[in-house]
Amino acid sequence: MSRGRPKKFNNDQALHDAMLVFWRHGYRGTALDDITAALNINKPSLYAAFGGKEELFLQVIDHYRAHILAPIAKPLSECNNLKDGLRQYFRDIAKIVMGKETPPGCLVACMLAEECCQTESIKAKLAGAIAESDRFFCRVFEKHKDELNPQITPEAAAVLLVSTLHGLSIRARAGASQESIESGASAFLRVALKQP
Amino acid sequence: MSRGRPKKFNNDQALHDAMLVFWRHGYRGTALDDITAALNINKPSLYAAFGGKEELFLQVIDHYRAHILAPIAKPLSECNNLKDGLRQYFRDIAKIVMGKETPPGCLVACMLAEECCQTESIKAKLAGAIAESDRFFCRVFEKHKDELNPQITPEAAAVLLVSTLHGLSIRARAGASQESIESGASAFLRVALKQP
DNA sequence: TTAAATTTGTACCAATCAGTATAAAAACCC
DNA sequence: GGGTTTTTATACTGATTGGTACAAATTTAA
Repeated sequence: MSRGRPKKFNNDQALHDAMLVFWRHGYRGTALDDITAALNINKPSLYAAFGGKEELFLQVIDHYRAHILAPIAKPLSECNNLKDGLRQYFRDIAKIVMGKETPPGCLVACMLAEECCQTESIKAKLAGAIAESDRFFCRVFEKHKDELNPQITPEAAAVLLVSTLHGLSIRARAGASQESIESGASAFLRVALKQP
Repeated sequence: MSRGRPKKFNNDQALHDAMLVFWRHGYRGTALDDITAALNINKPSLYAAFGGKEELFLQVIDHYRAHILAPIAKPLSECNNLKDGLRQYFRDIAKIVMGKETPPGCLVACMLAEECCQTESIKAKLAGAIAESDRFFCRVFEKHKDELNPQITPEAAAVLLVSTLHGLSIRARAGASQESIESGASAFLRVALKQP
């Protein structure tokens, strides 16, 4: 163990809890005092561990992608059947986005809408996250091109899918019903995939 | 002319300019001083004309729907051919959402993502705006059901369309290229409409 | 036991926020 | 012109914001 007074909190857990606060209240809507209260730590500890509000938020985005998005994307990237893979993926996304266990909506989509015209570093990080989502789904659709509606390319299908999910996530934030979200997701499946 | 010192500004023009400020900087990101500076008026005048920040914003949303969204929706509701009608509608939406003449993104979608978990009145107003968009497109798809991909109902098509547009609008806010936006929109057209 | 290192807790700062009190200014009516 | 009405302009308030100074607390190394 290192010298000095021991840390009271775990950095990863703190990042997770800070994520939940930003997720629910937005970037501007979150005061640093809200975060220190949720983590039960003091502001100097927060600054020592993560830097200021902006730096903390950038790390929260990384945490979100690594711990929320990546785990449900993995099965899709490994599936043998696009239709079933996407169906499961949509179920998982819906569970997150509906906000029963987590705050509603997609953190990337919501914070992008809110803050990207204000802080360049945040805009860059979130735009990068979208670009990587595009590339991910593009690879998935390339791999299962035989199941894709031949009217669209994998690139266009990826943009359409990511945009649909972001739009549905905003809808969920407005308090939309589970059925409404699922009807949008299943509509995508029915039109974007080749019908047997 | 009424008694008293004459007003320096026009209420509708002021609402329009206030809309542009909120649109670009978000609800929390906009200070009332930003608005009074843009309108070249003083705070007491703003309060007398529109009430506080929240009431002003609610009126801005109405203004946006009446003066930005409604004019481009009208041709679609009157068109005889869904494909051409939607194509033109997407062109008009893209022009707005790309933010060349106005701030980027869709005001309803962006403010919903930002603020709906904070202020109940704003959430209600924006959720109502989405519900009415759903109903509008549902009517359009009902009317042109013969042109719709038979895999989906008009209701589901409406949810999918509105969600896609909201998602694309967020993407535009991240600085996406015109091609990227158009590829998403045209992908929707190719899969959601019955192919000849 | 003492010194060095590191974190915590309290208290504070300057800036900014939404909102308001008050009086001057500018019009109309008589 | 005097009185009334309405809007404008200045200046202010109390609350909240992100960020920091500083000392007490708690550990390891010697």
